[in-house]
Amino acid sequence: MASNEEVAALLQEYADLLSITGGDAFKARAYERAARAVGGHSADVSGLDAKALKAIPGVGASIAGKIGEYLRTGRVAAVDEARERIPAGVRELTAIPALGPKRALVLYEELGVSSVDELAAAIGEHRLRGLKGFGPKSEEKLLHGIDLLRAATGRIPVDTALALAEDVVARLAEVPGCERCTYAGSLRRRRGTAGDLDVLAAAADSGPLTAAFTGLPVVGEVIGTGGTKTSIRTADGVQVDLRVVPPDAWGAALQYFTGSKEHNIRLREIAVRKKLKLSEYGLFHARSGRRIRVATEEDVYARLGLPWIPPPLREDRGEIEAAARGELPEPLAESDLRGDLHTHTDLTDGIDSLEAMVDAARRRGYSYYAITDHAPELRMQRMTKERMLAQRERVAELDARSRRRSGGLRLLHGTELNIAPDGSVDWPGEFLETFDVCVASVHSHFTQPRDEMTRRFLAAVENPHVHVIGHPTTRKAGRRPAVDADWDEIFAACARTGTALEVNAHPNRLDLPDELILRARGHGVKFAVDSDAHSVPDLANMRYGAGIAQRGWLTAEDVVNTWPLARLRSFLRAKAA
DNA sequence: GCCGTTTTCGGCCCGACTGTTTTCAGTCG
Repeated sequence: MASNEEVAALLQEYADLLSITGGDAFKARAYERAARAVGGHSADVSGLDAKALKAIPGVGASIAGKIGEYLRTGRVAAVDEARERIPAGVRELTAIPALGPKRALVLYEELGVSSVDELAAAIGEHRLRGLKGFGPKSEEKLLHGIDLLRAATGRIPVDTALALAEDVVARLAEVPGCERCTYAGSLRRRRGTAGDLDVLAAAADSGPLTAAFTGLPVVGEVIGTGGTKTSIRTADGVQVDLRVVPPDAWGAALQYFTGSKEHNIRLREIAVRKKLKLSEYGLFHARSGRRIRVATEEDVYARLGLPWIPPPLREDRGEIEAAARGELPEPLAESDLRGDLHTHTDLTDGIDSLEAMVDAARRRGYSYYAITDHAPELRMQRMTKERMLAQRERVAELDARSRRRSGGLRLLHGTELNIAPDGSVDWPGEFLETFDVCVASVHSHFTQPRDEMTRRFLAAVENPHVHVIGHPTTRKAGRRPAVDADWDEIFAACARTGTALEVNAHPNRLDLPDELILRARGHGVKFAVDSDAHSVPDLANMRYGAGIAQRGWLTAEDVVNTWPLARLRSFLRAKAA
């Protein structure tokens, strides 16, 4: 897995370097496409021969050769040569908003600028004056861009993005003349983070909407405004783009602005082959320019010979081919989730009591709900066997009371075990087998070497009492990277032993990430989408977990906590048998 | 560099906005 990501990063770097040095732009694009395909490929490229490499879409003889060279030697001569021509700092310059590869090269060749800091200094010394392509406005914009880059905390988490988007949409929807309004972009595709937000509105006259948008209380600055597109930045630094389209362009526009860019490129290629032209303004006959009526997204896809594709799948990861074959998965819906298998109470590090959490679970309409407080190895939680057994008694009482109501919520008593560096867990098997469900997770020693980390996970997966591996990569947004392990080996073991992998729904975790879900799914693994709630409001995080699961092509059948309780219980019992 | 029910050569998605280049290139999405 690491090799797929490494190779993808290397191909992307080469694509960037090619676009800076100029020459054939299509060549750079070919490397970009190959980078994406390798990054999302379901098999580990380090195990593939040249023929199998060339079977990856966008990988031909030349790129397959470079991948082989990298896997054999750890280097690629062509990339090394490009790195010698273009220092890494020049590539970093293109991260500055409004500065692309062409002008980054001018700065490097004419002024010797090869880092963001050097650019800031050069602007301060007015050395850009008279440089071709750089006028007085450029200095100002670049300085502003450098400030943003330095202040940038990267992408914003999905919960923040969704709250902002829903607020903006609600306010714009009330503007007179606004016929439709929604958010599109990566947020509609349910990515775990958002770079900027895309809001789409339909109106005959964009004026009132544009005025309302630039006057929103959240606006920090107006970046640009025109007849169809207006961009603002909030006081918190989040860019929001509003597009206003005529009502009869809604279907094509919503499709276009939902993306992804890669998905849309593929759709336009299909349109071109059908002698059509697709843009955000509609679908047209290429020759006559005559408009084809496409009122909805469904109409757009149908006219291209495809069924409607759910937004979380629109990443050019094979969804267009699957749609053409009529083999699109029916994505998991949040409402398919009948219960939660990983939650905490104030007995350990949760905020709310058992009773409050159970009440909230009932209000969510769940059929079953597992309480899985931490086990003793997380020392700060002060857990003991006695405390756990006392909780179990209370859970049994609540369950008995609930059971007397028809269709009442059923409770499971579980625990979240700690996977020690050697792969062992907190309690002996005799005690573990008395739990309904055991989640096991890594909470420390994140930097073990890859082979040790892999053995650690495998030991936990092979444990007959471990049902779910919690937040498998342990990544935390902006704080901690994923641990390094041989995921394919772990996923194969999960499939073999009937161990579920968690899709942890907390917005800062979203773990497994969608790329690894896709990969695990290929091994035939089952999943549990869990909130890992430490408070009542946390239970609602399930929507983000469902979104990531959709992006991983999971169906309800793949996710054990969509199953009826009896089927779930037999899955849990089968592990130890 | 990749790719093929029009093609093994000649294409490769499309449009808006900005600033500066007096007619368009660069950047972005």
